[in-house]
Amino acid sequence: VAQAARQRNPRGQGQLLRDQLIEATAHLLATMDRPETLTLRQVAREVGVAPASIYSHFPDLTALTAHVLKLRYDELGSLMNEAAAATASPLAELVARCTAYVRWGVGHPGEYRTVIGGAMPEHMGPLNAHDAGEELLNALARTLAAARRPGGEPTTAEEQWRAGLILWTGLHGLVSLYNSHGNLPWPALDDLLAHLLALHADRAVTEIKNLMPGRTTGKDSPAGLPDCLD
Amino acid sequence: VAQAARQRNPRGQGQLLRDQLIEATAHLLATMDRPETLTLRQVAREVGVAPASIYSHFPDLTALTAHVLKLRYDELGSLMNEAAAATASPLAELVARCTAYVRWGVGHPGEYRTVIGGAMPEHMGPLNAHDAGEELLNALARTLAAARRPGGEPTTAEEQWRAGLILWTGLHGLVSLYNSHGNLPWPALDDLLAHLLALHADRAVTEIKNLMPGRTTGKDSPAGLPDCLD
DNA sequence: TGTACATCAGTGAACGCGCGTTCACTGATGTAC
DNA sequence: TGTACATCAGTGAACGCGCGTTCACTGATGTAC
Repeated sequence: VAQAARQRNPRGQGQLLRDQLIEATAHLLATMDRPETLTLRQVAREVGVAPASIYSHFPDLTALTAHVLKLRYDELGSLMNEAAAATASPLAELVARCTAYVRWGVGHPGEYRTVIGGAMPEHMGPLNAHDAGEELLNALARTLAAARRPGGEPTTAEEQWRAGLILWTGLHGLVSLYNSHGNLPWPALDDLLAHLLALHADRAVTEIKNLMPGRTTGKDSPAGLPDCLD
Repeated sequence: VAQAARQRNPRGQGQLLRDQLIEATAHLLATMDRPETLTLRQVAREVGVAPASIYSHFPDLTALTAHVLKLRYDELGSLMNEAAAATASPLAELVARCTAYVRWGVGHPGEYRTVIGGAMPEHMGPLNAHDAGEELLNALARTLAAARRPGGEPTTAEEQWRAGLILWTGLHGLVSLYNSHGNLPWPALDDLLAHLLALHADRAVTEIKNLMPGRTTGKDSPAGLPDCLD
């Protein structure tokens, strides 16, 4: 893991190191077995810089990590919104959103644990602070309410919120158990998800499966950040 | 946290320290904000003993922690079985099992994270090793299959396993999100659980709620271990 | 065109800390003769 | 009844490690005059 000798950025380009720090932190969080044990010196080593150099750009490791986790959280939200935008019915939107969520979660286990799974100490995660995942959850609850089999009595805002929460617990439980208990005899993930959605949306499993997108083969990281799990 | 001067156990009673180590580890895992950061020296301090003394009884901290986590996992299983034994119908048994699971999980957040939540590194948890929670999960799947509204076509073993897994993801997601995202506007936990079970068992919410036991006020720790959350 | 100075992008050594682990030891208590 | 010895239940000091953070510094590059 010895780095090639890094040369100092030209005058006026101190920002470049900041970007490298962010990229290195993202890479380490994505690939470490236990991302919550990341240290400041590890980041410095990864970039090939003295530990003290980090303080010019971030007050401490917590700030740097929080920045990266916010990026990942926004990335997940964007993925779900993009998946939703390409659909033609409320049920298809629900399936698209949830599929995007679960696939991102199992495709990025390290990030998932740190961003959603509460692995980070208190304030470090984007969710334990101001937002708490409400944005993501609100979109989910709205979509679920629209996708439910029509014909029943109308639901209150409170009921929609509760149903969204319960759906989220299912999605989160699926991702987090799948990632942490790999030695269980798991059926295909898409199959589990389809049954889960069938339950929550009160639809037939086959109807859900027909709406599930194939696995995308393209990159799912924003430009400028490496696709660490390839 | 300074301990009173501990006096050496009498000859032949070296086992006593072993029990104290287990008790102290259990206490720390239960009360620490981040139980996964427990150290050997913390355990030694808690007992009031030199760090080196631990090696007479356990090869290292991993072995000690694994022992305690196994106790907690067995405790959870016993609680669920006891709750199930006191019921009069399959649906009541399902409700009893799941209620016991969720209440234990939110009542013992530290232990839950370490035992079920995958917070411990690899091999340390009782679930990541041989068992993987299959025992608990099998009982759940069986109970769910028996409790489902009768009249549908009979289900295969594979379907029962899948339905049990999906139920477990809901229970686990509920406990783990509830514990780690306390700043969300959560409805009453029992209410969420009732709706969750209504979905999975295909029953009316009120039917579930009528079967839910009241919160027990007695101790739920085995004799000899302190009830740490009182 | 030259030169003094300011700024920038970091460096390198040091600090004190808590950690896991080792090793020779200590002092009380039992047992053999 | 006395005494040498073995065992037991730990102790205490030391080790090397990686950590976060500090502080004075360095050397290249720009700018003012």
